[in-house]
Amino acid sequence: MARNVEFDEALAIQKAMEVFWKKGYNATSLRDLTDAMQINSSSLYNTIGDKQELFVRCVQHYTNIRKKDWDQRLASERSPLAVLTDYIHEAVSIIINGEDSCMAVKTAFEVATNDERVKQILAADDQRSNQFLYDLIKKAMDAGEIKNDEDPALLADYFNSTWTGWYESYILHKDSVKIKRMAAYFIKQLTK
Amino acid sequence: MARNVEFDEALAIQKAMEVFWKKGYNATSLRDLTDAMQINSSSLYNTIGDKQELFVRCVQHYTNIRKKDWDQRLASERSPLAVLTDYIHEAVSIIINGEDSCMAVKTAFEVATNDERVKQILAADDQRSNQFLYDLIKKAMDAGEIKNDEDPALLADYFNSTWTGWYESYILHKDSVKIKRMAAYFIKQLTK
DNA sequence: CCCATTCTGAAACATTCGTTTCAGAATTGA
DNA sequence: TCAATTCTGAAACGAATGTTTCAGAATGGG
Repeated sequence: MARNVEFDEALAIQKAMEVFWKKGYNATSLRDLTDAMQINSSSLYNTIGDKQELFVRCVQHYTNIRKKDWDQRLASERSPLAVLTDYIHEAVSIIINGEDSCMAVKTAFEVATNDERVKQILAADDQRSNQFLYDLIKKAMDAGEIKNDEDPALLADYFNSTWTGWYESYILHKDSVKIKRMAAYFIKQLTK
Repeated sequence: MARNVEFDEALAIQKAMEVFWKKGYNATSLRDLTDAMQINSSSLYNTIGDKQELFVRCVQHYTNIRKKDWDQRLASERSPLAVLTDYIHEAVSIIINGEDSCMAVKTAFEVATNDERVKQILAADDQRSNQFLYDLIKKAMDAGEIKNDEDPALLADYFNSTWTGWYESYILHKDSVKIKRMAAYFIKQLTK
């Protein structure tokens, strides 16, 4: 019938996400976005929608990436405890070496309070993160790798919420030793 | 020589702080601020300065209030462990009943990455919070109220960063039982 | 009381914001 | 090739942004 869309929508979303991630929702202008996406605002409004809609798509994209990572790790043949400790060490590495904090955390505090759709996406993401930890802890307990005198659901809750504070600490103090020490204590609590 | 400032600056800062707290820095407009402060923008610029300067003053004000609270608690005659557990329970109550999250946490993620002055204020605030916990834990250990087989500085670090995740969890899930369970586990770790 | 000084209120400032418009280029199926 | 349709680019939109201006009201010290 007629012409097709010229730009790669998935790539454009990725670029937009990077800008939102770095600057936050409110500090990002439409010009920032169209510059990074390399498209005209008319194309943006014709395909994706307005700034809010674009942001929702970016947060969705961010959480989809995380979901894939968790699924891959859960499918691993290695011991649950090894998968868990690897995950913790990689999380620490991301906190210390990453340029920006976790986008989900930043967004939870800046946007989720006022935007129900964004809140729902992040709540579902947090639920998956929780389930990921629960599955590993439960399997490690059943395999006798860690002590089982505590409710695995409680431990999953507790550990899941612990990361967030590490991001804040690293923003304020840029002290990587401190983060590593907390991670070591974290693992020790589980295993001892 | 001449006329004095008409408005109560301390009260105006308080009102501005409440707006920044609720909406965040970038989503707050100067009209929002002058409306809440009940002053004209010319008065604001003549006395306090621009939006950034006002924000810095508000964050300072927020952290000053916290400092006073910690000092009062540390001056208490009661047992260190009792002071600590009271503090935790009140923190949980604020998370669950408060309308907005902690302003320091929100600001750390939204502004501290890009504003060195704000970062310094929040880093100092976090340092005091840490010291507050350290002092109580150390005193409780010396008094034999809690086991002393762990470095109190590490425990203070760890617990200090733990709160932040509870705020995030409550924003996303509004599950007060979950927060209370985590707080109970938190105290149990200390005392058992 | 009066003059010098300072504060206030309303209006205006340039700039940027998110969004829309639309002519023309591009692409499709026939 | 052609007509129908859709996309793109540049420009423009009104509204809102943070900030400045300045005339006039208010108040201090002499």
